[in-house]
Amino acid sequence: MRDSDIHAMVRLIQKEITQWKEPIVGVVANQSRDPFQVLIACLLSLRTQDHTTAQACQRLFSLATDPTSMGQLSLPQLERAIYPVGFYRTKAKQIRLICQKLIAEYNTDVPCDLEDLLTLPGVGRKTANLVVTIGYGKPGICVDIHVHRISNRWGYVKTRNPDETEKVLRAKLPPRYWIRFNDWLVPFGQNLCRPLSPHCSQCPVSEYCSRIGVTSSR
DNA sequence: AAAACGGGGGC
DNA sequence: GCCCCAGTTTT
Repeated sequence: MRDSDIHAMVRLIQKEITQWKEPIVGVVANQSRDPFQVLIACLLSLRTQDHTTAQACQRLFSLATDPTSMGQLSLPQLERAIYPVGFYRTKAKQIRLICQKLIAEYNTDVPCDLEDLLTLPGVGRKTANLVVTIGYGKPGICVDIHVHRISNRWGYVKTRNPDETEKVLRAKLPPRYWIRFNDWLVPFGQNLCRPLSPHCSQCPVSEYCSRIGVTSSR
């Protein structure tokens, strides 16, 4: 697959996207690009439905929107605020630890460096890249399960490891597509190029796709 | 009722 | 590599 193919594909996908619901990180980004709120929203969104994450964000941010005040909330308070999301106990603990670390080591600021972000508890490569791109508007590649699945399905990358997918995309994908790639592929993956039974007959880029791992299609 | 599903951490 | 973390949607 050549660069010109990717160019054509994202153009085709972009046309479809306007009719689809925006992913939660996009919604949060429109409401606030504050890196701390982006970070917390991304943490809450892990393995959790969009509308559930939105609910939890609303409840939590009504109590506190910065590391200092959020760090003063008790664990039960945090758990109650974010309760609807999956893994709420783990996430509540991680939020406390993150607030403490930001206060102690980063003067209450969220770092914009990828390696620094990765030292925060509960922050992996996907979350860290979201903070860099949405919170700071810097180039980054966020590989979630959709980006991973679709990149492999196309044959653009070939690996079972999402971290490896990120490396390959960094090497192959033209930098002007880095940030938007995730924005395009997430709604595309949620609505059309689904994990099971993708709607290949309606797909605008099916001619480019090698359908690796596709077992059925409608 | 069972499986799939939005990552990350600890070992 | 393997297992745990929790709630919702799909099959």
